[in-house]
Amino acid sequence: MSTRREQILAAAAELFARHGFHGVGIDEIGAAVGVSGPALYRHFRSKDAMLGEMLTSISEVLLTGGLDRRERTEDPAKLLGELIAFQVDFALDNPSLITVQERNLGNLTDPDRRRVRALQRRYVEVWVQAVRDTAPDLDEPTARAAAHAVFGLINSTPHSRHLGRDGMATMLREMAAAALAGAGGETRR
Amino acid sequence: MSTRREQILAAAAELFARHGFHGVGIDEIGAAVGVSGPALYRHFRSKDAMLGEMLTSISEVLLTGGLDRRERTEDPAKLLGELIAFQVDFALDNPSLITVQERNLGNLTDPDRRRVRALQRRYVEVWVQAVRDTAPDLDEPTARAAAHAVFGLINSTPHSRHLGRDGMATMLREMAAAALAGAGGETRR
DNA sequence: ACCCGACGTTAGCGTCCGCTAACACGTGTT
DNA sequence: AACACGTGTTAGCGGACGCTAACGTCGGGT
Repeated sequence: MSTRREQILAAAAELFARHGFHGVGIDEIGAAVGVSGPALYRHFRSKDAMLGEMLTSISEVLLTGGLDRRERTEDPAKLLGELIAFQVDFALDNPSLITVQERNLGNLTDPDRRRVRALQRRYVEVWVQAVRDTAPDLDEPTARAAAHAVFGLINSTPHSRHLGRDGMATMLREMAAAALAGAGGETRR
Repeated sequence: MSTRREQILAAAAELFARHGFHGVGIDEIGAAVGVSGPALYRHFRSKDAMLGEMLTSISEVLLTGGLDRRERTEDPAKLLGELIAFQVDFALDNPSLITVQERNLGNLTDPDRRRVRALQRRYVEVWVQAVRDTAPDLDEPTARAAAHAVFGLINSTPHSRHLGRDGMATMLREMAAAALAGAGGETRR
């Protein structure tokens, strides 16, 4: 629909990523898209609603991306590789969204946070299943912890831009794959 | 020295980690240590100063920990393993400090941020050198990017507590080592 | 006995911030 | 011509926040 909403969300995401949710004022977000201040309330009900819509849509994109790939790929090893590539591409192409999702989940309203958490959990489950299909010796909690660790690895991207986009992508894919392969070890609590 | 300062810093760290720097008020920090509000100004010059001291001391602890280990260990592979174990232990034992350092660097005053950044860069250089000593085929930017990625992996700990503390530690060590070994590119799943 | 420094309290200041109110303007439909 | 509607503006309210001021209490050194 309106380009304006997306434009506002993109600007807000960048500002939230840089200064934190509470560190950004309505006026700054408006200024970033060329209008000033309260004009934003023609498009969003509140500042909270901006963050809510932002994080919800990210989580939905990730989840449907994961579900799509699981549906299309039946070879477990190939699926895991595609999940990795998907997450790497998303992180490299949407650094501020990734940053906001990692840092500002706690600033959501309770209902929004519940929604986002639910979506995230389903996305993680896609990963957990894929991991365990390629490494059946891992129990479920270990697989889940390993998945979270790999998210941390991939999502660290916004904070280190030293390589080019493609060099970064291949390196992250290889490191993620190796890390997951190495999670097997003799891990036991 | 005064237990009080450290007590305040610990409480503030937990609150900053949960709600973000601007999401926490002076009164809340005071309440968390049993005094209320402006009493904190007997111990710190400002709220900014609390964050500044917090992040500076973390960075110093990490840097000296890294330098110590480099001094004591001459075998490159062993050194890298010890750096990994050191970072893993620190992240597992100080989850809120790690979270604050990752999320709230941008909320520091300019001079504080410069100080912290300088310390962090020196710590990263310890890692880069250790990585390149065990994998000489990596150029420096790649080694640096790989180090940052491994920090992301290890520091993701606070957000996933599924395994016990020791199970988590061994798994993270193995994943980190595997990820670094896989950063070269010759390791395919 | 006295004072002083450490540490705490409450009251209140100035400012910022999210949001609403009231109004203006351009466009498309009737 | 009249109107509704989408989108923007400025003014301003109410509350929160960081911080200071002024004052109280208490324990240790002289």
